[in-house]
Amino acid sequence: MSHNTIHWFRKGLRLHDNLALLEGIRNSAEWRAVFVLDPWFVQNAKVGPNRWRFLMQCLEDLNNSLNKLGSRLFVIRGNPNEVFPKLFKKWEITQLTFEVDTEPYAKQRDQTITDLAKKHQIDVLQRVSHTLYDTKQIIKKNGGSAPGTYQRCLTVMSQLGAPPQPEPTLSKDDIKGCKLCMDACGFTADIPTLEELNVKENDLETCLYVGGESEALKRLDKYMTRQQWVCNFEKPKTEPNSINPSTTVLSPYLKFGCLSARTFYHRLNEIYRHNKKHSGPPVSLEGQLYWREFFTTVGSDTPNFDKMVGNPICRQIPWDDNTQFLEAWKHGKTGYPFIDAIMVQLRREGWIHHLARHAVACFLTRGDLWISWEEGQKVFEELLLDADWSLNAGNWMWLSASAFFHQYFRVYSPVAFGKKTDKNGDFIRKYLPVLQNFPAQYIYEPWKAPLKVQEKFKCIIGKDYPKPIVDHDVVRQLNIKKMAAAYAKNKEAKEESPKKKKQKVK
DNA sequence: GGCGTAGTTGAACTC
DNA sequence: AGAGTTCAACTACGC
Repeated sequence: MSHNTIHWFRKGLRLHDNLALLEGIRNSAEWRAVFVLDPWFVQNAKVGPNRWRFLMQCLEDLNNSLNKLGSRLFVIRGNPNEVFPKLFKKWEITQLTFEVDTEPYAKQRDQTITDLAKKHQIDVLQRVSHTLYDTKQIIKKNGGSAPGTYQRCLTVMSQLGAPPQPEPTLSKDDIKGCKLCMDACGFTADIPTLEELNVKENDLETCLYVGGESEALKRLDKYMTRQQWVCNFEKPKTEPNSINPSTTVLSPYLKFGCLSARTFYHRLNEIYRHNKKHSGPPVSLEGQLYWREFFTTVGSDTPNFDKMVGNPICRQIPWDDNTQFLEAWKHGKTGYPFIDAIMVQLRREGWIHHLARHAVACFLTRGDLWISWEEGQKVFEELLLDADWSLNAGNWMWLSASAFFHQYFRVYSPVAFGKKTDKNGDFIRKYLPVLQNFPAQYIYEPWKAPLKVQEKFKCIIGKDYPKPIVDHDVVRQLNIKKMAAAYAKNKEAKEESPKKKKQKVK
């Protein structure tokens, strides 16, 4: 078989552990790598400037790596449905390869393109490499539906054995005898500038996390050399508000597939093998990869997974519409410095710690503002470098006690939670400079500072920094009661519907 | 991977 | 030496 092949990059922006890429190139006479940039997305998708920059860095790095092998990346502008027929024709394509994507939007897109390819008598080769397992296998092993809990998912995965070993990185040997085409044949195919993506220099802060496979592997190496740290890692014990991240920040690289989850998994297990004592799921680093697997699997199998209505696993809760509260939360103006500092970090840097996500998510939903988790999901979707459709929806449902997690009376305190790991409030001082000189005594609740203190440190509450938009101690109690009522109502509804079914059967 | 309160335990410290 | 004090660290409970 000697194909003229396009490998279509979407996620999986890497040359290591990329089976579809490898298999495709091995049976090809001519080979090209393509990333399709849909202008519709540039105009309409909620992608913040930080993530556009991260993505472009990923593409640049990929192009550089391909250059070293004598190849290149073609970034083609247009809707895939319109672009591919042109590319198929112009380049006389006979094979299209890409990585399996389980998100509903992607599944539909890929089905359309697969049908299109078949019309052109083009072979389509898809391989699983974004996840540890083929999520379809997990569902099959679980009896045809996705595991409902993390524990259940662990059991099913253990029955499937260890995830496959990573595939070797694409090398010069793999492409020997294969013609690597460099000519774009009239298509615009270079890496877009930020300008083309409507990203203004002014919208960008200093880049803390550079996108791309090279950076991903460097970062992985850096953390994997700290063997004791890896073995002792327990996620809940890491700090949400340390000035330097207390976790690996590999999530953006996993999201785009700059780093293979399987590569990460097997590196971890090498370390675990050499160290008898090590932490385990759900709190270990390996456990974090399993969380990703769990949410991806449930997300692939649940209708309307990113919505409340029509989502069979999501509790129906009568959230409020409150534009004013939502805007305050989005822009770090709730009057609770711990919450606001996290939201500023999110917007500025594109990454916040897992427990910081807990704190602000609880605050927006069941804890304080009583606003739907879907609104929070949209904000995270825009601002997080690691925004992942399944993990984002799954974790928002978790935190709002809409699914997976049900202990709605466990409410994070926007005052007490941060104090445990940052008594002096250094994190707050960094992201809310207006409070920089406030005494530690008042830094988490500045409205309690006497006016003289506010004047002395040049921050009048209500003028230079907002008064708290809600009284946490009051709304917490009200919201717990509302949750109790919603739970009771959902229970009723659930008892109603199966009965009806039974009656019908009888 | 909640928090505030209340109660217990035991080590370290004081005089 | 030994009784009294302090305090971190723990459990238990309700929301």
